[in-house]
Amino acid sequence: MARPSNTEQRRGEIVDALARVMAHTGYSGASVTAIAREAGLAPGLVHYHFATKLEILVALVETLAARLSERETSRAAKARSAWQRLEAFIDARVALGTDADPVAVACWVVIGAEALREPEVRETYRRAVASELERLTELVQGVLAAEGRRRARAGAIAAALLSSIEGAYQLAVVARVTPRGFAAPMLKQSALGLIGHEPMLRGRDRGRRA
Amino acid sequence: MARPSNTEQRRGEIVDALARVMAHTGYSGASVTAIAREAGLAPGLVHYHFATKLEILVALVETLAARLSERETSRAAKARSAWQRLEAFIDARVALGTDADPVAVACWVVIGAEALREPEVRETYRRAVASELERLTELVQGVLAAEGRRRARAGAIAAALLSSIEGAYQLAVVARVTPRGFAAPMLKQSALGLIGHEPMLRGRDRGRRA
Amino acid sequence: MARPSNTEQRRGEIVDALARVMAHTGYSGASVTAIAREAGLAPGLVHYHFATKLEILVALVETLAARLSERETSRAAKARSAWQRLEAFIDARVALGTDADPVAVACWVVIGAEALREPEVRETYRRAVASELERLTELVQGVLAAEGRRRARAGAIAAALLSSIEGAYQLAVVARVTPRGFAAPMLKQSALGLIGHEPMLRGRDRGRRA
Amino acid sequence: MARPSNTEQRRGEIVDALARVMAHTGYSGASVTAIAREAGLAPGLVHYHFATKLEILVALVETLAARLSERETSRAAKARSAWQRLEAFIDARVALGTDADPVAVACWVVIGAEALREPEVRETYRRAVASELERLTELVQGVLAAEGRRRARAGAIAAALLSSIEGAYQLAVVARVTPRGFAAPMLKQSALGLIGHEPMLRGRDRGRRA
DNA sequence: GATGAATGAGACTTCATTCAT
DNA sequence: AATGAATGAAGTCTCATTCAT
Repeated sequence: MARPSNTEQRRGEIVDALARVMAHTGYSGASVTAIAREAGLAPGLVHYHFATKLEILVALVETLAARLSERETSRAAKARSAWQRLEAFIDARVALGTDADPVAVACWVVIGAEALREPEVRETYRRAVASELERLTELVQGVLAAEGRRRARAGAIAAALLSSIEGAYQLAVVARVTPRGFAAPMLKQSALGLIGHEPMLRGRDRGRRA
Repeated sequence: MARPSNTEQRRGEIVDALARVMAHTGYSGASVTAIAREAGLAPGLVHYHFATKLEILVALVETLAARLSERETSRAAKARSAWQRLEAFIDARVALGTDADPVAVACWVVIGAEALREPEVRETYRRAVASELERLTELVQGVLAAEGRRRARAGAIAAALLSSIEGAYQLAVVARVTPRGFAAPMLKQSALGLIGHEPMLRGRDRGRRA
Repeated sequence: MARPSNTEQRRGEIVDALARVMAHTGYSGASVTAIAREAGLAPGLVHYHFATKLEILVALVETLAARLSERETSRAAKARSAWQRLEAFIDARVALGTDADPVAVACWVVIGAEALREPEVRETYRRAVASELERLTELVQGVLAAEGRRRARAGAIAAALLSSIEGAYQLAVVARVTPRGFAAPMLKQSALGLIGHEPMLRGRDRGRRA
Repeated sequence: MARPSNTEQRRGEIVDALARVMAHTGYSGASVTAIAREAGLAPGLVHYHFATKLEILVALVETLAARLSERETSRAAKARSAWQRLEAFIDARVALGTDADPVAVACWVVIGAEALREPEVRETYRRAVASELERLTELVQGVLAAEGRRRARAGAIAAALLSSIEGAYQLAVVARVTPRGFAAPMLKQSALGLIGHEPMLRGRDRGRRA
């Protein structure tokens, strides 16, 4: 007798619309009217599903973070060594980024700026980054362990790696000073440097290093 | 009888006021009225010195870039080796940043986001980043040359380094997931890794390494 | 097979919900959604039972007026003199009001303001007040007759009494400048003064006067 | 060199415009656009002089209260007896009201309703009413003293009188159940009754009663 | 009868920019 | 140069009402 709820779907549509609009107008430039138009909805409906515009942004941060995590998990499943798992992480981050999804990268940059002033965004963003950092630290520890090295610096190495990833977004997408495709190989090289070993020979049958 | 022009001084005051306001309200949140209040001026006067609000932002980008450059130049003058010159660059960038001037770092993050949508900002930002990248490439080449290594990868290494610096801003200042003071040492370590050599023993660092 | 109509009950629930919401948000602040929530119904259902929100308000005016009338009737039944009947009226009005039912008093104040702008509300409100004034005039006439006084001024006295009752709501409930329980005794005193006679000695009051 | 400030004048114009609009649309019906139109100003200018619409209402409460006070003071100056001073108060209140300034009366009714929900309005309103009550209590004490009566009940009498005045607004202006000109004489009669003496003979040469 | 999504007008408010002084 | 009032467009958000289910 009652109308079935489609709130979850609508919320998703609205969040995606915000992402697309925001990617080339920024957050404050993404008016609710523009978001609604992009989503093909009436303006008032946006506020039926979200109390405020800010709430949409927070939902977007969560969505992007969840997508990153998913992507990494699925890639990691195929990895057969500690190093490959670390590579999977980088690829997931960079493929969602520079090479594959410019909208998400642009959003990530905008979110970083918005986090500066909106405590709610900052907290959500901070949680997402902290969780990634934790995961990355584990992966780095894995590699260090496999190399028989001390694991003490894993946290710092992970932080430096994550910094590089975030920064690569800026350079590649915003400033556009680096060639496409630069990010992933360079980041892997950077990881190697940080971990402090010579690059290994890799191939489908060389999951482990001597 | 004519009043002596104070335009240059006023412009500087206004640009600095924008920086301070923008650091915790973002660019769109920095109303002309708020900028004027911060600068201790009447709102109307701002538009006497700048045609539009955007023009102030562009001037800020130029100012920040110039300050970075100055700082690096003065530090580089004291450096006595290629590696020290590279370190001077990193220190200049990070000291203006994470550790020393949170306003400038916040502005840099906000500017990155604003560059996405404002061609004029993007172009100024791009020029500043490109110029830094160029300078950094020279420094990396210098180190590689001093080491007797091939200089071919200098550009990519410089890009990775600059990425790390930009990204460190995000992690340290926005997400706040890293301890204060983390940036500079980690970035130097990162540089070492990318360049792929063991550190030379130098002044104050001497004895701190095994 | 037809569902039994519950319209009358639902209408009552909705009217009561409006009263409760309106008592602390005013009429325009009482959104249909809020009314529905208070009544435990879906928003759409409100408009199944009432064509417009204004119609609910009109129904509320009628409900409150009817309740006053009922209350007075039942109290008057126990009165054994003209003066007691007049007291019954005052008690009914004030008990519904200041001392016993703050929601109803608040609504009455809000309704007074709303009557200024909504002809339909004004007319209903006017009818309710006129009917009370008529009844009160009869009661005053009764007292005057019992006292053997001229009945000519009964209308004016009734108007002054009703004014005092209405005004007491404002002072006691809105401005909160009078102590609780002030209204009834003072109003009776006021009635005495207007009617211009010394009080009869009656039941519980006996001995409380010099 | 600077533009002279006209803020005080503008604020006054805006407050008066709110009063006129509010008198027949209520507070929530008095849109900022309508207020601006009534005042002959651009909509944005209203918010240059008042931060919020509520602030205009608060200013109106203060203005009306001040006007009442002024009017009473000037009338009281001509009074030559305690009773004439009390009459001056009633006349000031009622002349500002029923007979002379329907806009102010309507506003007063609307303000009473708005005070229920807006703490800031309530507090301003409460202060105004408390101050009037205090003044009225003094006047009643004066009459009682002149009559050689006990002054203990002065506060309660004043409250009843003020109630009558407030209530008379409702009946006369909103419900329109009483004839024009009813208020003042009836209220004086009411005062007499409350104070408990027979009406005095008054005239220009009879400022004192026997 | 009942649900809850959908609509669209209109509310308050902000703000870059202009301009009289 | 400087002031600060003035403008008007645009933004976010609310809400009575409608309607498909």
